[in-house]
Amino acid sequence: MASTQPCERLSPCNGTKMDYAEFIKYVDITKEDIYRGTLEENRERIRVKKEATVIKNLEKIFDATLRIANKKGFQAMTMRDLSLETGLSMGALYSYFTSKEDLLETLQSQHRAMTRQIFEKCVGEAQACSLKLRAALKAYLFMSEVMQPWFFFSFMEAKNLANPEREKTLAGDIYSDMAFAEILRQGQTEGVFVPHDHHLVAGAIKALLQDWFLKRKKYAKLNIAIDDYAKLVLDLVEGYLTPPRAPA
Amino acid sequence: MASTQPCERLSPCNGTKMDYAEFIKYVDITKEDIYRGTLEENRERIRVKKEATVIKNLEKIFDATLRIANKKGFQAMTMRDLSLETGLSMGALYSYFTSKEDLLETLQSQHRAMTRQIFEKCVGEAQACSLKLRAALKAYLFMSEVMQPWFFFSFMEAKNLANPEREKTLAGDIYSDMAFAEILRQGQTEGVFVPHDHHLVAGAIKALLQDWFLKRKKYAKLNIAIDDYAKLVLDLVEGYLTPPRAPA
DNA sequence: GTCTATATACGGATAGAC
DNA sequence: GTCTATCCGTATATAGAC
Repeated sequence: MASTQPCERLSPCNGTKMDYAEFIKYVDITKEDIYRGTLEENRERIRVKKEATVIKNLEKIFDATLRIANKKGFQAMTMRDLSLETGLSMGALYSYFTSKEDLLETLQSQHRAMTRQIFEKCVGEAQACSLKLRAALKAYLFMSEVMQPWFFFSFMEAKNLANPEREKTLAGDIYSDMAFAEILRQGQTEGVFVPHDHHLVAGAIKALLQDWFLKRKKYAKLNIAIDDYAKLVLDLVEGYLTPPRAPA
Repeated sequence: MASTQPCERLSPCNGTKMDYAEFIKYVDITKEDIYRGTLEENRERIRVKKEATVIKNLEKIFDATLRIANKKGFQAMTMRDLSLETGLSMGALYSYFTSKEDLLETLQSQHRAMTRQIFEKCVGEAQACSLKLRAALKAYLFMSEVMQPWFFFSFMEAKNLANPEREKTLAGDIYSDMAFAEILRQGQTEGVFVPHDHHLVAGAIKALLQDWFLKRKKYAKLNIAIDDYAKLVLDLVEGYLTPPRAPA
C-alpha cells in the first residue's frame, strides 16, 4: 500500500552474508500476502462471510491442526481433538471446510503456495552461481525454520494424500530439487564447480536441509544455531564442489 | 549349527572395500537369528503353538503391515486391510498380537533389535578411525537398504508411539548418532580429522544416510546405485574432515 | 489354529436451535 | 456464526463354531 521503491524492499537474495535474523523480516511480509491470497481462492468452500472472522479462525484451525497432527499424526487426530484445541465446536469447524480431507488438502496447498513463492523470490535475483547456491540453500533452510510445523507436516503426511494432491506435493518437492540441480549444472558449465552428478548432489543438499526441520528438537538440544547449521551444509557442499587448490 | 571357524564368517567391517553385494550375504545370516530370537521373547503374547506356523504367519503379517502402512500410514491401515493382504481372518490375526498397538510396538522393537545387533557387529571390529567411519557409514546405509520398509516405517511412525516405546525408539536413534560422533571424536584426537563439532557432523552423516531409505524411489528413478551413493556421502564427509593437502 | 459373525465404541459429518 | 445433539458408517476386538 505505502509507495515504497523496489529497492527499499528487503532483498535477502543479493547477499552471501544474509543471516536468519534478516530473513525473518523479509518473510513475515510476504507470508501475509500469500495467506490472504490463498483464502481468496478457497473462498467458495468457506461458509463464513466476515473476513476478519475467517482469518482469525482459520489461523486457529491451522495452528491447532499442525500442533496435534505433528504430535500424533493427522489420521490419529479426531475432529473432537481439533474442536477442543481450537475452542470451536464441531459445527463451527465444518463451516471452514467440507471434510477432514479437505482440511488436509488446504493445508498442503497453503504450504506449497507459501514456499514456492518465497523460494522463487529469494533465488530469482541472484547472479553468480556460487552466490545463487548460497541464496537457494539459505532460502530453503530459513524458510523451513520460520514455517517448521508446515514443513514437518507436509513431509510426514505427503504419502497419505489422495492422488491429485499427492502429485502436486511431489511436484513441489521435485521443483526445489531441480532448482538446486540447475544451479549446480550452471556452475559446472562455467567451471566454478568440479564435474559431478547434479541431481545426486542436489538431493544430498536437500537431505541435509530437510534434516533441520525433521529433527528440530535434536538440534535445539545440541544448542546448534541455524546460522551454524547453514555454514556446515555450505562447507560440506562447497568442499565437494570446489577443487582443492592446486599445489603452488 | 555347522562348526565353522570364526574367521570363516563374513566380516564386512574389516574392509574399506566392502560393497553392497558382500553385505547382503552377511546380513541374511544374522537376520534370521535375530528374528527367531525376538519371537522367543514375545512368545507369551502369541497364542499359537506350532513354531513353523508362527514364523510363517508372522512374516506374512509383518510384510503386509509394512507394505500397507508405508503406503498410507499405520493409523489409516485397518485390520480388515491387513486381513485381506495376509489372507488371514481377523480372528487369526488377533492370535498373534493382542491389539493393533501391540502390533506396532512389536514391529518397532523387532526393528530396533535387528539394526542394533547388525550395526554393532559391523562396526565393532574395525581398527583405524578412517576405516571405522567407512565401516559404520556403510553398515548403516546397507542395512537401511536391505530392510528399507522397516527403516521407513520406523522413521515415519516413531512419533505416533505411546511413551515407553517412543523413548526406546528415540534412544536407538541417539545411539547411532553417538556411535558416529564417537568415531569422529577419536579421529580428531588422533589428528586424522580436522577439528569440528562431532555431534553436528554425525547428524549430517545420518541425515544423508537416512535420505536413502526415505526417498528410495527417487534414487531408483535417477538410476543411482547404492555403492555410488555411499561414495558420495563418504566424499562429502571426508572432504570436510580431511584437511586439504598443504601446498608443496 | 482359523474361520464367521457380532458386540461395542468411536469418529466424521449434519440438522436445526439460538 | 456458532452451538448441541445426533445420525450412521466403520473399526477394533472378541465369542464361539468348526
